[in-house]
Amino acid sequence: MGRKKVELKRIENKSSRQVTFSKRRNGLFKKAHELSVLCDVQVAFLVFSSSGKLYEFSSVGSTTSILERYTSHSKKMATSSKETNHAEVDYGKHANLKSLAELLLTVERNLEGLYAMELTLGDLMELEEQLHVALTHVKNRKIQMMLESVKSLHDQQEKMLKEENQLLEKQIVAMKNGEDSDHPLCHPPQQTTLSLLK
Amino acid sequence: MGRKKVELKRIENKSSRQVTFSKRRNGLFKKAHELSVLCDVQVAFLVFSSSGKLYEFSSVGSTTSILERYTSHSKKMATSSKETNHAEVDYGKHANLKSLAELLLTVERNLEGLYAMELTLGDLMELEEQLHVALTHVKNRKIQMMLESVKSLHDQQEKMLKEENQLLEKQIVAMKNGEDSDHPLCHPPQQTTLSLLK
DNA sequence: AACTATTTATAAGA
DNA sequence: TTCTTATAAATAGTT
Repeated sequence: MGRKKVELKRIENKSSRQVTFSKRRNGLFKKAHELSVLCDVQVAFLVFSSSGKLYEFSSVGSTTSILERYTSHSKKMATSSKETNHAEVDYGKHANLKSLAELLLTVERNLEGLYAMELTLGDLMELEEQLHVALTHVKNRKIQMMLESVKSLHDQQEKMLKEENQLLEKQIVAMKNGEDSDHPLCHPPQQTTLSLLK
Repeated sequence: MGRKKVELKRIENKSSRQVTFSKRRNGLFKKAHELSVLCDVQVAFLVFSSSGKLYEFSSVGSTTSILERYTSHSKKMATSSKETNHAEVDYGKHANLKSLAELLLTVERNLEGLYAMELTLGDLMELEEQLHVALTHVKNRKIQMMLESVKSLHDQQEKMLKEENQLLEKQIVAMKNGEDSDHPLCHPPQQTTLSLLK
């Protein structure tokens, strides 16, 4: 879409790569937004630049609601599939949750004391920066967890489909053996579930 | 980009919404792939359709390497923020700053431990909310302090101006007394500094 | 950061 | 759905 057709390979010139990145990233974010509005879907879009910077787009204000959606989706998948050993996942968590509670308490305590302290503008700005960093870390960690869940869901799905596939192939072999040379070309094509995955 | 310009709002007709979703989703995935190749970046793209189906695109085969990249990103952030406030600037300051330093330290410590902890998505969301609240409080406090300082500046200015005004009025009285009834209407109007305010 | 010549995406129609 | 095509939109190279 420009003066010339570009071939699909890494742009070697650093500055034009940077320019293209900026242009296309914005274009992509715009289109992602359009998709979410036109088609009434939820979209999350993450880009890690080569310089290590993270760019994020989400069709919903915070990533929170898309996560909620993900969670329910995941839950639905889990129940519809085989048995899920949701039994004692929570045991090792207690110690860590205590740390979390402590952190929250600390934040709350210091929040209460905030107005009692005599802080300068500079102090407040420093604190603001720290909290901003903390918030960024927490958000990133959240995104990471989301990606991990997606990955594990995907792996699980793939595994199931492979197993199903093997089963189907065995059935085909069995059928062929059973009918032997009986019009082999008239068997309908065996469309396995795996082959349905685009 | 078609026969007609479309306005950016939910497509009400279900089947054409479905068609548009399919077309645009593929277009977006294609573009996301191009971005990742041309600009040498890593991309993850999640779409939840209104029917609850999840469509995923990732520039890397498994989501693993984007996660590894994320981890290093996060680590870099953590170390750089630690280095930023390495100095013990707190020498000349008071007991209150000790509390501030403690709070900052707590935030940092917990930040470091964040990845070590096994937090659920729910925990992270709770923590995010708390930090968001804290950040809001700090920002509000900052704004309040700024307003207070503006106010105090204004008060101080007003006090000075009132004094100046009184001085000027005394001079006028003195002049009137000195010249007595000598063309009282020819005195130029006394524009005090206070009246210049707004 | 703008500008345009082109390419690309896609809306509507078949 | 898939293909076709007219048109809108994105963008590569340029200024």
